[in-house]
Amino acid sequence: MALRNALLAALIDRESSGYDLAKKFNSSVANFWTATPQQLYRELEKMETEGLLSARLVKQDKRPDKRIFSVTAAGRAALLGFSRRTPKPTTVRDELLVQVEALAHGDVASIRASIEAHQKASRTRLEGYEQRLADILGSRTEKEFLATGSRLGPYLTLNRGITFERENIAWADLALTVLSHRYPGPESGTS
Amino acid sequence: MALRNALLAALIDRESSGYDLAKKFNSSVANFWTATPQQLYRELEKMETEGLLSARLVKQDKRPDKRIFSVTAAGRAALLGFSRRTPKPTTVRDELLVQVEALAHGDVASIRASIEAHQKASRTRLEGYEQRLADILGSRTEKEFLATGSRLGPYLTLNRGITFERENIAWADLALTVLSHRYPGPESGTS
DNA sequence: ATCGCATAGTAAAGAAGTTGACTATGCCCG
DNA sequence: CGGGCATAGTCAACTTCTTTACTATGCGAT
Repeated sequence: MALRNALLAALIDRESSGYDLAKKFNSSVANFWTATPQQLYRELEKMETEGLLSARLVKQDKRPDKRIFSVTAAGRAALLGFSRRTPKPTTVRDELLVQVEALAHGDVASIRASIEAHQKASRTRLEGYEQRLADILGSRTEKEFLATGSRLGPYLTLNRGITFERENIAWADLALTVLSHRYPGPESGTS
Repeated sequence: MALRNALLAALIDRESSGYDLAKKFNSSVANFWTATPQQLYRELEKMETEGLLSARLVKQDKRPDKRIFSVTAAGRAALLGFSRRTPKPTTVRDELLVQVEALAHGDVASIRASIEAHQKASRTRLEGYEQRLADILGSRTEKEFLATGSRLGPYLTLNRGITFERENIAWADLALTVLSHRYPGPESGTS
C-alpha cells in the first residue's frame, strides 16, 4: 500500500510498461523509492484489477508484446488522497554505513573497496539525475524555471537526489582519505 | 539477516537492552537503519538463541527487570564476515518525496504542511547527532580527532548523518520558498 | 484509590519485499 | 545453427516488516 503511491506518481505524467519502470525506476523514482522488477509487476497487476491503472496491450513485431499502464480517474483520486495523508517517516537501509560504523571490528580493506564502489555508483546516478534536470530545465535558467516552469514536483525531487548523491561522493572522499591515513594499506595506489 | 548486522554494529561498543535500543536506535543507528521496537525484540531474541548475543538479566527495584545484550565471540565473527561481503545497494523509502513528485496532482497545502513537519523532524535529529559528535570529539578539534581518535567508524557515519539532515533542512527551505511563490496559499504566515 | 504515564517486554496476523527460477521472441555473432 | 543477449513478463517460496494489541511494575497526580 505504499509502493502503490510511488507507482502512481511515476506513471501520472508518463504511462509506461512494467519493463520500462523496472529499468527506469532507478533513474526516475529511485531517488526516493526502490523496488525490484518483481515487486513492480506484481503491484501493477494488482493496481489494474483494483481499477487504479488501465493497461493496453501493445503488439510489437520484433519483440514480445508489452502492456502499457496509465493512471485512471480512480488512480488520480487515490493519489490525491495520498497527498493528504501524513507521510510515514523516511526509512533508510544502508549496509555500507553499517559496515563503516563497525569499522574497527571489520575488514578495513574490504570496507574501503565497498566505499569506492558506492562512490562510483553515486557518480553514475548523479550523471543520470543531472541529465534529467537538464531535460526539465530546457533552455531556461533555474531561476526562470522556478518562476514559471511546470514539472515543479519532479524538479524538487531531482534537486534532492542531486545534492544527496553529491554528498555521498564527498563523504566517500572524506572516508577514503581518513582511512588511508589511519589504516595505510598495502600500497593500493595507482602504480 | 540484515537488521542483524545493524544490531551487531550498535551493540559491539556498548551493550544494551532492547528497550534502550528501541529508544536510541533513532539517535545512534537510525542514521542508516531504521527498525521498530518489535523488530528489535524479535531479532535480539533470535540472535541470542543463535549465539551471536548473550543476555544477562538485570533486576531493578523500581522498574521491571531488563535484559542486557552483548555481542559474543560468534557475534564478532559474524560482524567481521559481514564486513567482507559486498553491501547491498542503499534503499530508501520517502513518502514525502513521493508526494512532492506528484505535487501538481495533489493537495499542495497538505504537502506544504508535511514538508514543514519533515523539516522540524530533521532539525531534531540534527541536534541529536551534533550532540553525539561533540561527545565523540571531546575537547579535540576535528583534525586532531581524525589523526588520533578512536571511534572513527561512528564519527564517519555521524558525519554522513549530519550533512544529510542539513541538506534535508536546506531542501525544505527551497521547496517551501518555491511553493509560496507558485501556490500562494491563504496567508498562512505568522499573524 | 484509580488514572495516566514511563519503563520493559511479548504475541501474532497480515502486508510487503526478496530471491531464484522460468517462459518466450527475436537479434547478432561466430 | 547454436549460444548469448536484450526485450517482456510470470510464478512461487521465502523472509522481513508493520500493525495492533497485549502483560506487568511502579510513580505521581487528582
